[in-house]
Amino acid sequence: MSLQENSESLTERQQAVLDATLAVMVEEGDALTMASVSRRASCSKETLYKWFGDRDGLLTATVRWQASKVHVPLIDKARLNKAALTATLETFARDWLNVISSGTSIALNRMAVSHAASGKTNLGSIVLKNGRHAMGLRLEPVLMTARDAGLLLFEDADDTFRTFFGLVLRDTQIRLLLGDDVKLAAPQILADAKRATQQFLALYGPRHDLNLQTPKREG
Amino acid sequence: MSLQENSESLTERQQAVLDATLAVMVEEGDALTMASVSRRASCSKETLYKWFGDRDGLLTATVRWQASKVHVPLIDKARLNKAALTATLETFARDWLNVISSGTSIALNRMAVSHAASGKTNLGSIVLKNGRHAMGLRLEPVLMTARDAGLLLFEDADDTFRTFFGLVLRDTQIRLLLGDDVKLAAPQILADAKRATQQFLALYGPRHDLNLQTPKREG
DNA sequence: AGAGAACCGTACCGTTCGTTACGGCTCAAT
DNA sequence: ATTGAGCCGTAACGAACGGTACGGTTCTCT
Repeated sequence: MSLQENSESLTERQQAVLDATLAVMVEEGDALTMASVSRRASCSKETLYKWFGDRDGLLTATVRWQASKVHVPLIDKARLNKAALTATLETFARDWLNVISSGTSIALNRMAVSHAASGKTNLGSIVLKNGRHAMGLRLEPVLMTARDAGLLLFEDADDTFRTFFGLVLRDTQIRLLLGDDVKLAAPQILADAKRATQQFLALYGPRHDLNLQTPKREG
Repeated sequence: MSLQENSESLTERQQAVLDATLAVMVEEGDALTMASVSRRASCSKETLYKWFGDRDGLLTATVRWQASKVHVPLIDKARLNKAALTATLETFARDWLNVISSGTSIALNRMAVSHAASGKTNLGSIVLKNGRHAMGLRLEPVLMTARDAGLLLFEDADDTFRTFFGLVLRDTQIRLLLGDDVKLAAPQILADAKRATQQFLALYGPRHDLNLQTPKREG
């Protein structure tokens, strides 16, 4: 649909229009109309259609645009001792909680969930790719390095990451998406990040007596 | 809006209409129209409006109706030893995974998330109340009893439940809502339930050396 | 049987919104 | 200066859909 497949070919003006779209999306959610976007962006509807094809194209381009803005800094894996691993996990968890509690993230995820129902667009896969999967790709090398250094014990890195996911986010994301006003001030986020990290290390650290492993699949 | 505040005052026919609505919801998501419901339910639109007021009333009644169908059996808290606690947690986790991976649950949660964006209805709070919160109310007495029996160590039951939530669901629910086809066959669900239970017991069981507790909030 | 209530099926109305069309403005190139 | 491309603002069209009206049918009660 959309002519814009990669974010690089966007002009300044087009980026500004997508930012305006993003703002409308945060405010109005799926009730976003082409008219409201053109009003907010101070552009004509004709331009929107010329640039992005149709409404779905605009939404897709907006989601892609937001995704391209979130550049995940690679984590330094050199000299990874226990303290560094702990700090890395805590920072990772804190950043993540900050992201998913932001209005932009909530709006994007809600939009993607809505569209996943009708299945006419693949916003869900885009959000998933730049959210959950990007986080996995970012953290798993750290986990592998930590395992090599004897700091962690696990078999499947992806499965281990999923547990970290659960310990960090717990019911926070779904409650946010469902409109529950979860109190997420900075101190609370920091405390949650520390707790999740400690629990994760307790489960996968080598000092754990039970040497807990993921039970092998049956069947 | 709706005249039906409690599920008890629903006639057989009305329940059948709501079941039809549910089916349409699973198939078409938020693209559900009054016409499609009346077609599926073999009733007139006039009846829909007479019974449920408007579209939001129909959706709300449907969500309530589905919620009323999920009756949570209370858990026997008597004689709760370690084996019984483990079995209870595993069963709880397994049932829960089965519920959230069902088409009905996915459709309902998607609908509620969509409406939470516009904020015109409170489907989100209804789903939350009968999903996340119902689970908490169901499990927390077990946790308290287990703590009294010396089987668990924790301070805040709600916080502890949230960790169990995270260990069981991890990224499964959000991936399902976003349209990712997670493979969730019965054996996999059982394995996940066992893993989550073992991890939970490792974190909160009294045999844990580190005596891990939720870090107290700072600030 | 007859009356009346409830309901089905369909047609209809008004609004919203995606999409298109068009006149006028800006600005760069010739 | 002229021209033409690109874009803004607005108007207009058509489809979809929420909501309403109404004739015809079935069922219940008497």
